[in-house]
Amino acid sequence: MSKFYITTPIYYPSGNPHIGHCYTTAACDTIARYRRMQGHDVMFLTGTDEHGLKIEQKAAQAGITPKEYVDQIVEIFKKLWSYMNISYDRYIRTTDDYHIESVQKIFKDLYDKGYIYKGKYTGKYCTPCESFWTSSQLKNGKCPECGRDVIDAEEEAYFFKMSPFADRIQDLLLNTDYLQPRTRAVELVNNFIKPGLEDLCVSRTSFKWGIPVTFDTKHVVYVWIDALSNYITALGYDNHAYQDFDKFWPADVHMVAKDIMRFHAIIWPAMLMALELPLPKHLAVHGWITFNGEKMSKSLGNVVDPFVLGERYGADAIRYHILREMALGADSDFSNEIMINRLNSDLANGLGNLVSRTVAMIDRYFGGTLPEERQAEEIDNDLIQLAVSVRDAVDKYFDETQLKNALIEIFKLVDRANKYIDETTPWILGKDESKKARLASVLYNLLESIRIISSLLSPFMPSTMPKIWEQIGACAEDVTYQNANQFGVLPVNVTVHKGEILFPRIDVEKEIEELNEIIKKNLPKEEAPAYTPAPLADEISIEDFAKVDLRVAKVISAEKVKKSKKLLCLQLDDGMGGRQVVSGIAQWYAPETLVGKKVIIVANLKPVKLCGVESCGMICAADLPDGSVVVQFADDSYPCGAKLR
RNA sequence: CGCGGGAUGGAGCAGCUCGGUAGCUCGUCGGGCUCAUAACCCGAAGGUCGUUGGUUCAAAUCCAGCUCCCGCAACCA
Repeated sequence: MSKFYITTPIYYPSGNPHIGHCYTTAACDTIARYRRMQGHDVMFLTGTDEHGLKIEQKAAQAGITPKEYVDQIVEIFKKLWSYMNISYDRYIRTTDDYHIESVQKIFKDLYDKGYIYKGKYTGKYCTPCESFWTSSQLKNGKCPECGRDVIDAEEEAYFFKMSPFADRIQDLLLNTDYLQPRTRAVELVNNFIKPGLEDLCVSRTSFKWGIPVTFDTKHVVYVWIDALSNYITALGYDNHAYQDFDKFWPADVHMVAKDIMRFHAIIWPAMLMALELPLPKHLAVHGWITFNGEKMSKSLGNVVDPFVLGERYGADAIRYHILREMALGADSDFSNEIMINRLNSDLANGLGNLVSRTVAMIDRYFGGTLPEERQAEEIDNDLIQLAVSVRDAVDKYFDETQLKNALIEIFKLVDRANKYIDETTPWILGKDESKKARLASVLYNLLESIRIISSLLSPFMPSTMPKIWEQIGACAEDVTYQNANQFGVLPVNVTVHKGEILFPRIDVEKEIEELNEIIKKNLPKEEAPAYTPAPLADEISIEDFAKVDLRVAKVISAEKVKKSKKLLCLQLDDGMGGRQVVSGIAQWYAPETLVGKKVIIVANLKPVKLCGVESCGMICAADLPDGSVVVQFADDSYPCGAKLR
């Protein structure tokens, strides 16, 4: 029996899970179930990445310890997975003892091998928050947490040498089928490998909530080694909790969303190379579920709360919708309307109704049990041929991690079967006593089609398919993978059992209205916090202020800085010969609307180059709570060059 | 000239590798049927395949230029 190892990312429990988490996890679950059905020995791993500054801060806000904080959220994750019927074999928490032990050994091992060395980490530091930020994390040059000024600072840190692995990683990305889909390989190579791989900061001293470095305890292991290594520690690498490493490593599929692709495409292979371990076979990268084009986020998570949706339509329906709608690699917009329409047309009208009408006819014409006499006809062959060929098509798409296409293949048979009913008109056969044998053949063929459909769908909708088996009188041996490409498996005199409606039809308008009500109720909670101004900066003296020279200037011309989304280049009349200023307001102001207006500038700011364009000064503007910016225009009567105080 | 992806009937997509009647789902309209969850089946309308030019007997498909979107990188003095 061959093994199959599949993983979700370990999720960061700084907030509740949302539909995006469900997508990755449901996809992995479906693959895991399909592989088990095929007879593979499957290990399906998921878990949570529980360390780091953000958790530490969230816990502090809540007045509890970090561990207490993550315990609460992990409970919600597990509850959701149980609710969504996720059949994970193992759940790893990076706070588990065995993981901590392994990470410490791995860190030391890499240090001993010379791949980790002590150095200095330079960045922007916010003293009140005691946090380091990279310049790209800053908001308007200020601390993204508290909005205060940051200073250049450095801290002692350990670094992981990436450069020795650059060539091998490039080869992995460009010349193997590691990345699925392959489209972004070139982008990764051009952006990160060709400019030279930078060494990676793998420890921190600025927060405590992490795994201590054993040989230098003021450091904790920073996210990379702690989180990525979960894929091997969960199997028992460098620990005694499990003994599955030799059996299951390397992983067959790591599934991740595109925002963490980079770490799994570059850093993770580098770590494995340094540890001299085999590389995973595939990295399957999927897009985001977007809501009105925006990435799913904590607040939007409320809008499409998986618990709310599951309660209304059932976990299987949600699983079906997200797996049917998403293509590997591409984003897909989620809306309640799209979902309800799909559930109605595919599940209620298509599959559910097919089962319902088939079982109802066997009930009506034969009292629930088919007689043994049969009469085949030419027209049956088309249906049968399609039915026995679906499994191969589905296999192919599972190999490519294209679950959407696998579903499309299966539903071709649903449509074909519905059409077959019209072609054979069983309700007419039912009126003619001499046609009973023919009628039995037709209904049996339908049952067999439904058996194959439901067998292949069971990894997607694990709780509904058994209900179908109950209705069509199939037992466990009938609905195996092996039988999914065979016709004539059910007993000749099979007995059906009319049951509940599998997928009730949903009233679109009424439902949308009710969901909107729920959204309204949920949204204010997130929006409620009133605007809190950024904290006051440290006190300064009048002399300090006098150093800042504010002047009135008139915009002579303005144009977008090319290759920049945010920057406008302004030519100003400052009453002193003119100057050029670059300002990050392109998203909020069209260039031509600024011409002729007067603005206030910080006139004695040291010139810098932004995106290659020189900027002498800075336009005064206000930050709004929604993140947008409003320029402070000066009254037209002010002369250019006038000084403000 | 930083890198990459995309533009196809009202909506969402496939087709493009290996040129040759433009296809699918939903929606709209008409018809059929009545076993079924007002479901199912058939038919119709609707597209100069972003734009310009080139190669070719023939281009959605190959080549070049242009426009517009979206990511990544950079960037908010």
